[in-house]
Amino acid sequence: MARPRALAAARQARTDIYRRLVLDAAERCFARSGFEATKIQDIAAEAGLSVGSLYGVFPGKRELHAALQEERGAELLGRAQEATARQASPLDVLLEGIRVYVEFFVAHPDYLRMNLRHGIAWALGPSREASEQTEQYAAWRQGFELAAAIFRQAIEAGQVIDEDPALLAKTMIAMHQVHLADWIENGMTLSAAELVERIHRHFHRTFATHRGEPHARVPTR
Amino acid sequence: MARPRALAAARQARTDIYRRLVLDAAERCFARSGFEATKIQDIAAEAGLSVGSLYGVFPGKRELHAALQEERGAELLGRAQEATARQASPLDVLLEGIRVYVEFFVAHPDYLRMNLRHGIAWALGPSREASEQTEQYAAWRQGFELAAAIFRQAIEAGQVIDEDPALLAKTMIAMHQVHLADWIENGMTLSAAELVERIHRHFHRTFATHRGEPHARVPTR
Amino acid sequence: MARPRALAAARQARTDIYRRLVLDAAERCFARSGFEATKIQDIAAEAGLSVGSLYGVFPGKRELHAALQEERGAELLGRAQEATARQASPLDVLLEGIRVYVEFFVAHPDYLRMNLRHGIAWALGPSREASEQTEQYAAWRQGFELAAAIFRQAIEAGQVIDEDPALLAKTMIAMHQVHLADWIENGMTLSAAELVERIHRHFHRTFATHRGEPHARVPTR
Amino acid sequence: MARPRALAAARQARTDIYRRLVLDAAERCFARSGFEATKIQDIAAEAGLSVGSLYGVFPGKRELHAALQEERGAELLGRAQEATARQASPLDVLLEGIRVYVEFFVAHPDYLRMNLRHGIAWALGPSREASEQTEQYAAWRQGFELAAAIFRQAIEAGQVIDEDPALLAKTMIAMHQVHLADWIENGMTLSAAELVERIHRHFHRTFATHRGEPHARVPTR
DNA sequence: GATGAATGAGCCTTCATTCAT
DNA sequence: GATGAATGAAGGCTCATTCAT
Repeated sequence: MARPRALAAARQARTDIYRRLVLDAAERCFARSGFEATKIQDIAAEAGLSVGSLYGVFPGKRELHAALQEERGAELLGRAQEATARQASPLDVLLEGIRVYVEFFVAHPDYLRMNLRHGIAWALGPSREASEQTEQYAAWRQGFELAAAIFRQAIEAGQVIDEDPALLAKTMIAMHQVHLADWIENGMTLSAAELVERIHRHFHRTFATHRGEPHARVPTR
Repeated sequence: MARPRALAAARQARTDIYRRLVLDAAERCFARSGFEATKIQDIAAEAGLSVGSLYGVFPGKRELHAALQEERGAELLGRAQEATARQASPLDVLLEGIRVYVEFFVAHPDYLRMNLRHGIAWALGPSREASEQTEQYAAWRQGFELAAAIFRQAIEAGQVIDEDPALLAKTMIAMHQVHLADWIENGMTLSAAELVERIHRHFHRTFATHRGEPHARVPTR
Repeated sequence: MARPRALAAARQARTDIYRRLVLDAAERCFARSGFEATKIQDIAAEAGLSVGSLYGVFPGKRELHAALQEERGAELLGRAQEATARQASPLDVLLEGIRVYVEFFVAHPDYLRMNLRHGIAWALGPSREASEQTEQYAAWRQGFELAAAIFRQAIEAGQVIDEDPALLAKTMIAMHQVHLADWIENGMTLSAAELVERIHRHFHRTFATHRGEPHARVPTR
Repeated sequence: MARPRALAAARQARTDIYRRLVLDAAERCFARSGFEATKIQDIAAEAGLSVGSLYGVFPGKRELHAALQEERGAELLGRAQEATARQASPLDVLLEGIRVYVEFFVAHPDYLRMNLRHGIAWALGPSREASEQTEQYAAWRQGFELAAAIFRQAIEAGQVIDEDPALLAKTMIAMHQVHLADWIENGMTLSAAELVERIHRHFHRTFATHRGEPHARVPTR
């Protein structure tokens, strides 16, 4: 009796906390051992919960992984879209996108690790017998499509070289992964700003058309 | 009794044939479904052998996978080293390396697919609790180190930009993967030559110092 | 402090109410899904109580089921014994027993359903490794023994055929179940009186000795 | 090489043997403890096989149970239909059906026990939330429908009382179960012939119209 | 006393590996 | 030496029961 509203809120709050605990634990475990080698028991232990409690917030291992991808992916995508809105030219959008992307992964190194374990399978269309595979990487695919769209605009604006936008987008994402993997391998000592600076330089070399100015101006923040 | 030499030779010949059958089958299976989802039974069936025979030539699933990586990796590495010897300058070595690399994967699309499923985990040093992981990518690591060494020479020769050779090598390999993945996704219609041409262009933009000549000459074959 | 007597009474009253809520809910759940498929959580929810409260009045699922059987069984048995006292002849007792039996189940269709799910396992003596099974059907066994005793008297009185009273009792109970199952299957539209009439007819054909009178008189109520 | 035909035959033979071992073991286990309480491990142990081997011939516990019901049920149904064809009148069909039925269960006491654990749930139409339940008792339902059809003919022939054939069929089957349960409870000492004789007597009392002759002649075998 | 979240033992099922034929 | 049937350890998931609040 009394305040069912407050009760439901409390319940929801606890569920949210658990979801977070589980997601964070799963992120660490998946980062460490990969999806298959990670046991539900491991995740529960890492989260400091019992198996039953874990199943109280996620219906299964697959769904837990999907939720993780979904959540982090949605966050990253959201930030990227925000960044998009703030910028004037497609090139600036791309450069600012890089900053957002790098800052996100520097803030979530386990999610980064977890994704470095997988190649660009997400870029390969729905494979014959594993459409669920693609489902799990929906966020990656969306991000890729967003990037491709912006590349298309940047090509039209004459700011980047005229090649298949999809190929350019994939190349850029792979480039990010390389720099971020290198960052991890070298002990995560570089600051996000330094990483961004480095990737921006790489970006200019690889994608930009060079019309006089040796480097594009840094976009407004 | 009789001729033990001949007997041993025959035995060896059979073992070699079996190894080949199994490796090829495993390549197809791993390409199709990934390591975890591939069952030993599947590989044996694909190879047209019994599981017992498979275990006669490989002691386990893990080792089979490692052997596959090892073999194809060694072949690729060998070809790359050959290419190295034929060329005068480090830049030419790199450009010719790309050709060799691309031609190799165009000839072995299943091995390519199989590796596109994995990220650049191979580049990350021996992780805390999965040194076996790194073991499996020994060939990749060797290839990467060879590339890094050549990049170092090319930097000294002033032919490519002066950045961390390791980072450059990783970037180049990732770049290859992107182009090859794109090639697969688009139905494997491009010829190896066209792919090489495209990657060469990308290479020049990303890595080369530009001293007057807009494009390096194509190295002699 | 103050009035421990009144306190204990209040406590007892609450316990009784809870027992009732739980028993009724369990009856519906067991009727709907059977013993194994019914979850304690389901019963608690159906009763509008927490699982903790449920465990406050019953020590376990098994015991809850047993208590249900015990209670309804005791009620039925009590009514049957009452009916016994009112009648002059064994045959009248049996006929009146049928009425009581049918009226009871028509009033408790969930308890009926729940029991139609189980066969006459209760009639089979204590099986080797499942004496607990028999325990759960103690009430059925008692009812069966009462019926058998009356059949014995009826045989001695020459009112029913001379066969093993135990077999006759089992037959009669099974007969009831068939008619009641049929009643449920056909939408529970028949009145209790109609069902009783139908079963009485069946009873006469199957058990009664026929000494001139085509039908026994309806026993006084 | 050599004789693939013979190989396949041998394989089939072994599968058949295993199916039999498993079905028999499952029958004993289900008879002893019921479906839910029986563990796959138990059945495998009872069959003298490993769990893996069991799963080699049956895809799951549910399916194993269904196959058991299906097989024994089909056998019983087949024999009943055979018996049908040999007899002249509907009444004779019913009487001979009883013999077949009893002889079958006397030959398969574990299957009998297993089914005595379940009530006449099979007779209750497709329950709201457990259509799979009904599926498992398809054989029972078919047998019941066959019996009901013959009762209809017997009614038209004036050989049995004019009541709902479905109710009569259910009653008869329940009657069988009672007599067989009694037979088991009393140590399975009676011969099949004695049981049949007893049930025939019961049948006449309960179902037959009595036109002069005190007992129907025993049908030709 | 009431609650219902937390627990974890236990079950079904899979599949890498072995070994009798 | 070849086979593939047999094995059983291990993992995902459920749910009866407990206990902190």
